[in-house]
Amino acid sequence: MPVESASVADRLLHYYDCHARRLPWRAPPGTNATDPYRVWLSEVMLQQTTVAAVIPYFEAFTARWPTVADLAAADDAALMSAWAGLGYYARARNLLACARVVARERGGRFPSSEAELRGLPGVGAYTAAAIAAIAFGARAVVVDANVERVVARLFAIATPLPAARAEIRQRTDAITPEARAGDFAQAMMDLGATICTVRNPACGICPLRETCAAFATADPTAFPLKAAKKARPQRSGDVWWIVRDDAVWLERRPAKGLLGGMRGLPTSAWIADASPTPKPTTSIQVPIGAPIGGQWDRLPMPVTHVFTHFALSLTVHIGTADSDCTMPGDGEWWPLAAIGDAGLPTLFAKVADAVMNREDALCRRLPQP
DNA sequence: CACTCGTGGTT
DNA sequence: TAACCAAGAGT
Repeated sequence: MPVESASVADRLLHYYDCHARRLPWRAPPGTNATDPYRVWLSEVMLQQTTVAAVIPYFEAFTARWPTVADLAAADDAALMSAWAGLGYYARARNLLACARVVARERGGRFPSSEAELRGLPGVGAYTAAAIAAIAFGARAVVVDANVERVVARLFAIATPLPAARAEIRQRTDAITPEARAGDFAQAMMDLGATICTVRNPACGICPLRETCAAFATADPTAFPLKAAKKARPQRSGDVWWIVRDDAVWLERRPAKGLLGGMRGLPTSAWIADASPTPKPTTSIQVPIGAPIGGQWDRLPMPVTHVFTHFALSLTVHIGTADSDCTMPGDGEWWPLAAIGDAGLPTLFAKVADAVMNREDALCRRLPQP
């Protein structure tokens, strides 16, 4: 077929046949061995998460839980710990719920239709379409952030996101082929990840540049247009590092909400801060709201962490509990030597690191005059 | 539609 | 360095 008359899908599939990224969840070239379990697991892990971050987690999960039945039988705490560090922990809770539905109610087989997939926990419009197309060969319209960018540029869509979503979906539908919709979707994502990037796109080697409306403009990166974003507020609070007999007190956080279901250190409430940036702790005083009595040391600098919608600064308080001390709340004494196995989310892993690796920097209690 | 919900890499 | 952003879902 002459290049001039090749469709967008034709060019993209040829690009994919020559340049597809080799990724652990993709079948080897020339084979059709698509395991829906692996497709589903990879798609959930890849939600709002980069390929580089996902790969080691995907390898660890598939080695430990080779089938959806294995995953369904996993211990809740073990799964949450295995997910620790990957973020968006509702995905891990929904992953387990979904695995148990598939294992117990569907004989361990994922549904093949987009509509049925859409009803599973943690499977939204994107993931249902991606699984239907990639794992089951269905023609589904797969729209993620890469596709949004590529399509917005292909057609120079002037409407800003998120209002442009309907038009982008319609355009994507129009260029999605009947056959190989899964390869087409993965080709779009490969293109978006490696050529049609947010900044500095490699238009010179793009297989679609001849028909790209944005390439014909002065600045292809102007697309997609986006609505202005809100400023990220600053919050601050206290975190308590309580040691007893070479163990630290860890809590199990409530199942819902921020870091829901994960282990963590006890903290105060996090209060909106008038100051836009965290400040070093300056005053020596008995901290308010400590879980136990006694005296406290304190790290000279707070631990800072940036979440999606706010930034946090935690003052780290260090105390010692008596051997017969009764702790409030749902928690356990975790051996300090095994703190790396506690499955702490990054925020609390930062606190642990700050305490255990910079003990020389402690703010010692001032001697009483 | 608007908001919550993590983290790490890139620029 | 501060900002931006990633194979989005749930409410």
